[in-house]
Amino acid sequence: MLSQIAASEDLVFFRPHQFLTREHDRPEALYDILEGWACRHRLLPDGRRQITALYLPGDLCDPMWSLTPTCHEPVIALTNVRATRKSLVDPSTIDRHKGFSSRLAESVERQSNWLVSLGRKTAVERLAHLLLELFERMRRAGLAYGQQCALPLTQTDIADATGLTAVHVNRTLQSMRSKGVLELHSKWLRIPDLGALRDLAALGPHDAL
Amino acid sequence: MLSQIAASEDLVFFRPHQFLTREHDRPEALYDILEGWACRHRLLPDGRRQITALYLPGDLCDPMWSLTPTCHEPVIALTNVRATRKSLVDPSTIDRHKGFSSRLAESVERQSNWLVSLGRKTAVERLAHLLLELFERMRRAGLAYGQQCALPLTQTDIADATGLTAVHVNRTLQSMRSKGVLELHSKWLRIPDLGALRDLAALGPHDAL
DNA sequence: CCAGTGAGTTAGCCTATGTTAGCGTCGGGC
DNA sequence: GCCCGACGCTAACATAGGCTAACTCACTGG
Repeated sequence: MLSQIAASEDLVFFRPHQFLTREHDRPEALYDILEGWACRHRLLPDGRRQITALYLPGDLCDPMWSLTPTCHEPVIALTNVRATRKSLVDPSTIDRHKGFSSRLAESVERQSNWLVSLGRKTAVERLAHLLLELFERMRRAGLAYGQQCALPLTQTDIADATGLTAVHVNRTLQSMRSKGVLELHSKWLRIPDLGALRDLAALGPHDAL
Repeated sequence: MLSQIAASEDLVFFRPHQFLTREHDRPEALYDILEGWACRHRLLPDGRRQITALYLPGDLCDPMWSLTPTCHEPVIALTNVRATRKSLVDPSTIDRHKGFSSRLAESVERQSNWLVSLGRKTAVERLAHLLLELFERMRRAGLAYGQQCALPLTQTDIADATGLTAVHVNRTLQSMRSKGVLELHSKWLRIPDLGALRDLAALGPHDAL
């Protein structure tokens, strides 16, 4: 039934800051991210920015199109991105896409987790949580090597995802590094002790991650 | 086709703090809230609490059951609640429920808005945003009278929804009251100047509300 | 009638985090 | 080889909001 969903599958590329989807776009395509990271975000009138979702390699990047007829949060590339573009014949068939609803569920649950993080957690907890989540996702995508994985975000990106300041992200990462709970150099993350980081993340007993 | 979805429709009541749905419950019922307010929330191990959704009269309260096979955030009553319980014959038919997917879309978009609020907004902005949203929802439900509506939340509830402290919510509300942008006494909200409050809320140009 | 409880309020102090600003390094483009 | 713009990093200072604690005012229940 794939033919009903994707008329064509093209290989496409994006550079950092390029839009995959603009605000108010109507559903036309899904992107299967092969390489690179992207995010969904929102800007306040005065420039404050909040990242509301991250798309990693292996993720199906759909700006909630099964739910909203028009995209209300732009999606932009954070790094170079290589993806296959699946243009949609009939948007109403989106949800027939393979594994679609379970992916959607994941992403909504993640958003819920972030909500708790932003609302109630300290800087250390937010960072621990975010980095654990990202590591885990990379691992599931087969892109982790032992306790390590790529993490191509700038500290500013991390700040915009965690609701902190770039300066404070730096401070906090420093202190976490010095305590040996994580290493993060030149876009590469290493977590010597998963358990320790987990403890720092103030996860509820049932948080899946 | 209603018969396929709801085997029975009972009138049910809840008292404050009573569970409509517990964590790990499996989908059994939806509640159509006739009267009273409820919320979905999450507790951190040390007691910190974040409210992740509010259910008002007229809302269909479903803890994301179309998405997750098991409820990961409990739903509890904040006030006395009167609702009709629609028990589900076959959970997989949830999404056939009338207007279901558009309600789901709304709730996901709201969650997105809250994310931005918690991540990037000040106390005044968060409160303005929340109160505007609630007033607007009450208005749509036909429960607003002019510029006023019921708002049966305690300041602690408001704090847990906005990621602030009850004390700080109080301080901030005081100052907003004294500036005349809102009145909030004995569970009753009045907004003398919608526009003024809107300005305080730091909404993006395209935030629906 | 009184005790107990939950809610709103206020005050004083404290600290996590924001702000501003500046430095050094790196890599790309010319 | 030189600029220039990102980015990471640091330091000094400023503040929004957290924390603790106390007092009041309903209510509720016995």
